[in-house]
Amino acid sequence: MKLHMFPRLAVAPPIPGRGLTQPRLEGSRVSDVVAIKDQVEAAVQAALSQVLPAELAGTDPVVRRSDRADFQANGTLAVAKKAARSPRDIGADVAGRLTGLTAEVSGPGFLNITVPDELVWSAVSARLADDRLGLTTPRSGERVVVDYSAPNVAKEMHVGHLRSSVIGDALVRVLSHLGADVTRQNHIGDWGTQFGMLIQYLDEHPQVSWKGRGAETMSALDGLYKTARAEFEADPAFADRSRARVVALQSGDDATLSMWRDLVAESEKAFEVIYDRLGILLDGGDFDGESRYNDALSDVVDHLLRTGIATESDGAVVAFTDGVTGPDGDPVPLIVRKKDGGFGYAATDLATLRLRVDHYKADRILYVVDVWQALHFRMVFDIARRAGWLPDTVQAEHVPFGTVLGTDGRPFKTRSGKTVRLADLLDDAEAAIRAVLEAKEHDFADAELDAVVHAAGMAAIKYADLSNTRTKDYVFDVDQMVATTGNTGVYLQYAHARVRSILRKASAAAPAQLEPMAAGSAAANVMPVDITLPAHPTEKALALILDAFDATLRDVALALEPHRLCGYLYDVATAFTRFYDACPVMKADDDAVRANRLALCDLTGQTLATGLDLLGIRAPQRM
RNA sequence: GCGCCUGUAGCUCAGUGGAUAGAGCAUCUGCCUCCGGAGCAGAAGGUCGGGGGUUCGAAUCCCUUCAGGCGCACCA
Repeated sequence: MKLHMFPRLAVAPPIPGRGLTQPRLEGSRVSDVVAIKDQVEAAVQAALSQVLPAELAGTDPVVRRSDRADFQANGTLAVAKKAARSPRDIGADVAGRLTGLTAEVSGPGFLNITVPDELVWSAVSARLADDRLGLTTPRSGERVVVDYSAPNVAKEMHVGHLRSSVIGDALVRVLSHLGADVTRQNHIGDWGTQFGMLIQYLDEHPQVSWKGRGAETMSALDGLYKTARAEFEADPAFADRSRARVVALQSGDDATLSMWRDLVAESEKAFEVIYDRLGILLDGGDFDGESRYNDALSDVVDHLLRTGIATESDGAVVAFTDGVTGPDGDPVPLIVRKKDGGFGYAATDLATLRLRVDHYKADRILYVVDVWQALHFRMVFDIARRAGWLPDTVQAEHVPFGTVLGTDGRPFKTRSGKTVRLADLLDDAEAAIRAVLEAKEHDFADAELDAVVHAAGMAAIKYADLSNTRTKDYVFDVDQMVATTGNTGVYLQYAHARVRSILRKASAAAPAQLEPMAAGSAAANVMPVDITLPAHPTEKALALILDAFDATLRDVALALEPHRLCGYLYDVATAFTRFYDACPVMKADDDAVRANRLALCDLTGQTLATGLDLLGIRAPQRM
């Protein structure tokens, strides 16, 4: 069996900054593996530059995947007019100068390009030999702060926290994997006048129990909060005592602070239980509550007043952004300090922005928050820029997402119109997937089944959330999300498990050579790939899709859209089933053919597992 | 009123300048001596909300219009 070094197309290196979605940042590590598409792009660009007059050198070759060939280059059409030549003529000229690729002019001047099988197998081999599957780190050197999840102390997490948590986490994972230095921040609501009410109520009703009740703690607190609120509204005397309690809290009264700390600590414990269950990276170290910024708020207001960015209006301190007006045509204010002297959340957001720039040295700050708050962030960013807290070198982005709807098309509520608890949602998904799995044949022991149910239930929920365009609303439909067919998390987990099953079988059949692979180790370069073998169309199709993993992740990081990764993984899975249907693997009658196919299986499995992991979804070995 | 988001097959959705607009579900037809059929191949199904414009080329960019959702002073 022949083993080769990985051949590459012999072309000039790509011109920096051309043909890349995003300019490479300083210090970025360039992987040894160059994607086939990038090689093709570089080759066509080089040929195009030879053919065109000097001033048109560097023309984008516009290389895309094609139905009619492996790739097509459309750049000839775009440049034809400038070059005063026919696109077909240019195409023919370019095709003649391409070496190592088959190219022919088609239609009005498209260049249909076919890559040699040898190049395809080399790419599979090279990615398999790399512990990062050939993924680059285009985000290295970039410091990113991601603000997401943000539940409220003394309240249960509910459906409204799902999307921020799940999307934010996926973005954190992808950006980190691409080399960014990511700081997670969970800006929990742990401060404000509502705690005066709750603490006062607890103080007056020492007999009520809420602490240390595990999962019940939060629901008890949530109930007490509502009771306290009702009393606040019904009883003026209690309202007065509550207001006094706010003052006590803000002035650091020991007894009050101690109760507040209990509330925060118990709440954080409960949040972490949910994060663990959902597989969210956030933990105790990521809490960055509003209380942390309390001392900075008067500073923020003073500075804005001093610089004239903010003014007093109707007793409140407000700032305006050009062009933002309300229904009456009047400018809409951003309220940094309320009439009663309390601070609005605008003040807190400005303070956090300042810290994230000054202390965390962020290059990019992301707010994964529902789309309703778009106007708020627009104004906060505008005012922070004018105040000098947010320099032009730092990018602050609101990453908005749509609403989770019920099957009635309205924001998701329980039948009685109440907010849906996040924990209940997770229970529902697990129950639904359990029913599905139990209906199938399986040989799982109870504990294993529970583990699979958990993994698949969370996958169902998270994938359903991530696979839709972020900014759109989507309907929360449990039956659809646990479907085993179509573009669902469960289907991808299954596809992965199936690949692992094949590889297990292979390692049993050929113990010595393939041993390391069985453990799922990345040391899969023990698997020999014979690059001289012809590639079946479905093998090639699969390999070319696997080759696009890196480009897909770059897109996700750029657009901050995890659904692109979902779509990509689904493409991988469907390309795999086509391949597997057409090409016998274990039953291949030739050892070399089998080895190549196993390599494809291995790369598919690792790509799916890595991709799912970047979405925050587990990939069980068996389903 | 202003702003933002959305409008693509019966349903749920991909597709941010390239050739006949793609999946899944549902419907219909083939392929089962099948390495996990949770599959594969095929058929049918679309005025890409409407109308202008830019371009060699538009679901995609610009303008306009219609429909739906959301936001617009002391909640976050």
